[in-house]
Amino acid sequence: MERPAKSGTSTDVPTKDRLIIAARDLFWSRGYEATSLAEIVKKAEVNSGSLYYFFKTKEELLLAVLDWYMENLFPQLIEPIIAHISDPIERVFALLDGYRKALVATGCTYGCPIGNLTLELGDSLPRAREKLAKNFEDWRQWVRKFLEEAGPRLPEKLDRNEVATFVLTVMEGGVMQSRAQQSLEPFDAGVRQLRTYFYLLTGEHPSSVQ
Amino acid sequence: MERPAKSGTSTDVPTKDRLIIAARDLFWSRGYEATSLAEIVKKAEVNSGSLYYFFKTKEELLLAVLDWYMENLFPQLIEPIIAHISDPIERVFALLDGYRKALVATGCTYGCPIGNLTLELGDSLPRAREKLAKNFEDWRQWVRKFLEEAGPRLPEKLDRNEVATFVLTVMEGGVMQSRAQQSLEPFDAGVRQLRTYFYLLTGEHPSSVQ
Amino acid sequence: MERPAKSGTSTDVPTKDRLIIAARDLFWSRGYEATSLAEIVKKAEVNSGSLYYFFKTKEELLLAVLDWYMENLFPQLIEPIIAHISDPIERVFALLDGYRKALVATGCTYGCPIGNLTLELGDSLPRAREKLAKNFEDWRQWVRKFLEEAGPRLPEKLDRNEVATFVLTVMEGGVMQSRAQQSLEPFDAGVRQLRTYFYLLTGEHPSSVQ
Amino acid sequence: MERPAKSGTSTDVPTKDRLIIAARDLFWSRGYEATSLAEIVKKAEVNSGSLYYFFKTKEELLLAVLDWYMENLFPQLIEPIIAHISDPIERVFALLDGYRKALVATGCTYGCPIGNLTLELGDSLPRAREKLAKNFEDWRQWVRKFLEEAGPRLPEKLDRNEVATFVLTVMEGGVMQSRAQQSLEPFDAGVRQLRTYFYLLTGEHPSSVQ
DNA sequence: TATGAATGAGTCTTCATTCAT
DNA sequence: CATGAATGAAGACTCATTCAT
Repeated sequence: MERPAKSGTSTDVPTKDRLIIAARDLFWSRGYEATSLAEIVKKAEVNSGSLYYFFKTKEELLLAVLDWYMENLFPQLIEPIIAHISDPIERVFALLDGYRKALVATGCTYGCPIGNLTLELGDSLPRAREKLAKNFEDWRQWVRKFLEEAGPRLPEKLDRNEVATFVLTVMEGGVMQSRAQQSLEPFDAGVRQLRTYFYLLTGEHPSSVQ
Repeated sequence: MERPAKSGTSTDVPTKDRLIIAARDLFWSRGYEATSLAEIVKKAEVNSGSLYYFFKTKEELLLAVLDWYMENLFPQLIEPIIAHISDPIERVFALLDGYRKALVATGCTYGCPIGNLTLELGDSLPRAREKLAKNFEDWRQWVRKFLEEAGPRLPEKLDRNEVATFVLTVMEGGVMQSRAQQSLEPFDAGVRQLRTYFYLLTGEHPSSVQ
Repeated sequence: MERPAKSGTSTDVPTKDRLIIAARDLFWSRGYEATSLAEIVKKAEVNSGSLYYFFKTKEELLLAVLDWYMENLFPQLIEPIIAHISDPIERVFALLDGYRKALVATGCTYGCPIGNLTLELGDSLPRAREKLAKNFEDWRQWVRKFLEEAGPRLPEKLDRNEVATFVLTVMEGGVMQSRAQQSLEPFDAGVRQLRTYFYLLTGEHPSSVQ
Repeated sequence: MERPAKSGTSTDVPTKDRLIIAARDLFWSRGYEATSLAEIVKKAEVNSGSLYYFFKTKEELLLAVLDWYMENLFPQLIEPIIAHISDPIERVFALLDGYRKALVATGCTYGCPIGNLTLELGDSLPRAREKLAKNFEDWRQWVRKFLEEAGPRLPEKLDRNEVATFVLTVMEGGVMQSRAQQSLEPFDAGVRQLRTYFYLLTGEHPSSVQ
């Protein structure tokens, strides 16, 4: 006699993963405080008490979500870009374009999960703040790597790490204003200005400004 | 017989204003969801039932706080800058420096109240989102005004409004990363890169890069 | 138009008092940990959230109950004894007999609320432990007062305060064993032995032993 | 290939015994209701599911603990006293002194496990109450035996069994007050009064009172 | 306007217990 | 015997909001 599949979940994702995915999505769309554990377990189709078998507190679940983001940055975002785009500076802008696509997909409502949590939580959950900083750090390292690959196209004295930080700054500040205005315009404006900055730095397309 | 002063509040701030101030500070430091009305009335030294005489809901109190920010942008931030700084481009950087000071004062923990609320709330409270957009709009108009005062120092074809948006982008993206890292470095890095961008646009200090 | 009575409580006991009474009875019959706040509010016919308007925590409610016991020791137990019994040593035994009556009334199941809580809680709630100690102290003072009123009938060198402690000891130790055995025998045995002790001390009824 | 020792427990106590010991200690220090099975399995270093192989419910574990106390009364408490003390009345006081030592060792916080559980549980778990009564009964039998060994030193008409009950009464009532006051004084006071009582009964040391 | 009591759904979390392997 | 995942009711407590005075 065959044993029937335990739950309706088609691909049988482990309970712990279902919780992380559900929490990730709800923290992203609603924020940390506004998301109740009841919503999470419901979305994950997990029994209420089971959550605590895997995560001692809501905070620990958040930490697991932040780990998920770190583990998935490379395979889900970086690798495809490296695979499809060869120009290192264009790789940077591809990263920005990825965020633009997420903005489009959610009607300019959701934005960047890392940025959202950073501003919502501040230092109220210090362990989460540390992981958020690590997320930014990982992103920055990839941007920096791309910039270094641009080699002499950028001024020698230019601090690649600082520019990498600047790229993230533009990405996050742009997403924020686009969410406030419910319009892609501010994000696109930021990217255009950043492009102009790179043109001026590389001297590769001066005609756009002067 | 003379009637004694009702409360111990030295300068006798009206109840409604006390509530707005208390809510403003708590929403800033803790966020909207994480702040309870109980905390607000306690901090404002107002009776719990009284809050609802002035504000029908927690959301309405938030709207009042957002109005407060709009009403105080000019007298508290813009006017002093206009009074003390004459160079229009330096006025833009003075705005950025104001945020830097707030960052320093709170040990890189609080950041920009408008940005925080924008990312925390998304579109969950549409009326609040509109007021947040208006706050950004007011800021942008002032930056744009300063940039227009710079006249021909900036390239004629440069879209002043777009650059104003970019300035806010840099401000908000920088504050975010500085809060994540608990360090002024990311914010300062963004400001330095923005300065470099302006140097390249105005041609006033090319030596720093090339 | 007459306003209808708010609740079904006939004598309109204030909410706070209803909570204290309900908690007192449940803590007595079930113990502190085994009593849920849900049971208390149900018994008190109070809305669940209202409890916290009056008491910040379950512990604070317990403290209020312990205050209730202290406030009611004299009017409910001591005063009637003083009014009806004149012999000071018999007043002491009247106190013991009061506990016997409570034992009878509850079928030897409930015992002394102060003793129960003392042994259940130990020092896990230090503020409660202090109030429990004060309850014992108040009892001891009354027993001591009665013993002092016995004047020279008791040996001069006998420490009245110590004997008062001993009386409480017999009362509590007796109640405990009667509850364990579900029988009045152990309690009565203790009282009889205490009586014998007093006979020996006063020399007033030597025939019972020797 | 040799099979390595399964667990790190040095003396390799069987799982069931580890559970009983852990439960005994936690029920003693925290009480029955306040102790969770999670704490017990953690302290016993036993897997959560395994507990139910040995004990169907929390109550059954409690019953096992109460059996443990009964089985260990003679070897751990009575036998050493018989071995070291020959005067039967002093054996009674040695029993009291054993409790005093436990009081000292725990800073007057833990007391008598049997007494604690008796007052905490009342008749809510009737099978436990019966075993608690049996525990008292075993104790009483030993005290009674010692008193009978005292033979004619005590008045012939004196009910030895009743005095044995009285001794336990003094022990338990004293421990209770010492825990409430966090002081050995009440316990010592009770013992001194009991000694005086015995002096009066035996006539062996009348000088202390009269 | 102000007050403080009331409301009940909701919060995160822990509970004793069960199950399949 | 052992394991660790699962269960769902219940725990103490907080929430935004309402009400009568």
